[in-house]
Amino acid sequence: MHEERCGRIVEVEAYIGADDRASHARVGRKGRAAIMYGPAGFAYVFQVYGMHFCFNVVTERDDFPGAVLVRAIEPADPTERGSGPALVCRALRITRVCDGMDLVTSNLLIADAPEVADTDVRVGPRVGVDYAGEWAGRPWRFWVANSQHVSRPRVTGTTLDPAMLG
DNA sequence: GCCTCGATTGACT
DNA sequence: GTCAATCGAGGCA
Repeated sequence: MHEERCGRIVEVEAYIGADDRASHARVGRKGRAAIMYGPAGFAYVFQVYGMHFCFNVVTERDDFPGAVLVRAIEPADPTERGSGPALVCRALRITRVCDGMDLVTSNLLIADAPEVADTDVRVGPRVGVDYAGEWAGRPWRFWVANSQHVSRPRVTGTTLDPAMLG
């Protein structure tokens, strides 16, 4: 029997395509992000700075690398912090053993949450990927306006353009 | 084999 | 504002 932990996702970033210089998929399908080249619905968990983990959800079709980094959650347990990708993993007890997990059938799940209005979604450039040149400027970070659990609350983004959602 | 650096955080000046 | 912690993946020889 395991202890159940959960939270509401309030901030994410997109990493799409092998050409994205900020994405680990750039090293190819044999690299550490090989899971990103597979079908959607699986976890990609990696370690950074030798001590922190980041949790991604593979999103795109099989054979095309794409994933969404969960940067912040609103933890169900108010004593936990979820305001940062490494803090999300700490709060949810996500480690490298979760890498490759099936998010539909395993005990690592993503469920529906109350819908957030488009007007409450903020958009801005991704964090911590300045090395990626022009790719760093892509407005592929999305967060819930006024959430107390966003990793960088002082950054103001633009409102979501519904047209870009397709 | 060796070297560099990272999708970060928290402590400190 | 600056900086250390800490280690594996990736780049290069």
